[in-house]
Amino acid sequence: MSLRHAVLGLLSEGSASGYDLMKLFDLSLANVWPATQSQLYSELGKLAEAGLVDVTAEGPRGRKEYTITEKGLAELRHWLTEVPPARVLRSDMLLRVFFLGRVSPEEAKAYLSGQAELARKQLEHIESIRGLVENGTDNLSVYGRLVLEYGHRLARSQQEWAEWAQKQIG
Amino acid sequence: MSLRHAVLGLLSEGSASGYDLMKLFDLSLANVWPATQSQLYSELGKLAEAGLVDVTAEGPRGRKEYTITEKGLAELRHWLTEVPPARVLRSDMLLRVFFLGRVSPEEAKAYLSGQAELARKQLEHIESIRGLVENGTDNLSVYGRLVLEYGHRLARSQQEWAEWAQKQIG
DNA sequence: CAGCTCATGTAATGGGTTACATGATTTT
DNA sequence: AAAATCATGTAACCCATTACATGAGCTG
Repeated sequence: MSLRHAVLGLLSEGSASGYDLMKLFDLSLANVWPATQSQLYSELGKLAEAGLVDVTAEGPRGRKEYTITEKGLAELRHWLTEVPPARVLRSDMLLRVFFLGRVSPEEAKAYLSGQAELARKQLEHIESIRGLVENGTDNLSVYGRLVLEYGHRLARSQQEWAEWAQKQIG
Repeated sequence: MSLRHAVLGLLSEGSASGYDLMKLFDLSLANVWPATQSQLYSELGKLAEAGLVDVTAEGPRGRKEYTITEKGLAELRHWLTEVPPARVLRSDMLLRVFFLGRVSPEEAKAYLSGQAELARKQLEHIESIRGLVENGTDNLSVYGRLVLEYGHRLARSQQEWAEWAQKQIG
């Protein structure tokens, strides 16, 4: 049920339409909590019905601008401070590692070296966008940088692990 | 669609019933690809219908023993070597970080220190089970140790990050 | 024979993905 | 006038979670 909170979170920084939110999702939360357009619109409907957001303006082309309500803000803060984050790490990549014994050592190593390479690329990518976000004093940028740093460390760990793991085989 | 491959992977180590598989899931794949009992039984039905597994024995209490077929093994190997792992990291924990600006710096720090503490406990837990799995020469143990090492590095990174992030606030 | 473990299944619900459908407004 | 962008919505399908339902066979 976290899409709800992702939407409330973005709206807590300012009013926006479904369309605006979609763009925001794509450029800020995409790597942490991806959402599709149809999901977003239906969630906004539910949030409005529950009184956590209001439609505060209607523009051209049926545009609806949503604004978070007091109740919505309270729910957001409650979620942030009192609901324990339930992490379920489901990793396709790690699942395969369990079964690498079913293929040849060469294939297993190739898999791991592919993962190392992917992590290296991810690392580069993060470094390249770091520059773009390093100015920016709004909340989303400030805390977004903490998330980016997490991603950076994760990618580095992953690369090192994949290189180490290759050596364990054979 | 990876539950299917998790099941094939386990069956590639030896035949088992749904009940057996459930126990195997809980003690080996639980942290990488959790599955519920009802999911498992329905997946086994689908796998049998698709000819990727066969029912090779029936025991007391309606027990059905499933065995992977050649077709199933081929599918498993195909998945291992040719299907690029699509990682979608959806993290409740990181999502909150984006919105920590909505609560007081004290609350934000408390959140991060809670995460550091959780990571520390996770690290301890991994170290404690490391001893138990360190012998064991079957495929699942050998490659399971690579996964465990990943978990260890991840937990350590997470702890260090959460401690670092706390210092960035304020 | 009571209680535990083994063993399989169904039903309801919710979240996520993909595809489809439609049309207004702005830009070139 | 065509093309791009803005903008919202619906429908079908799959996967996952929770709860329910049932009963056979072993163990003390």
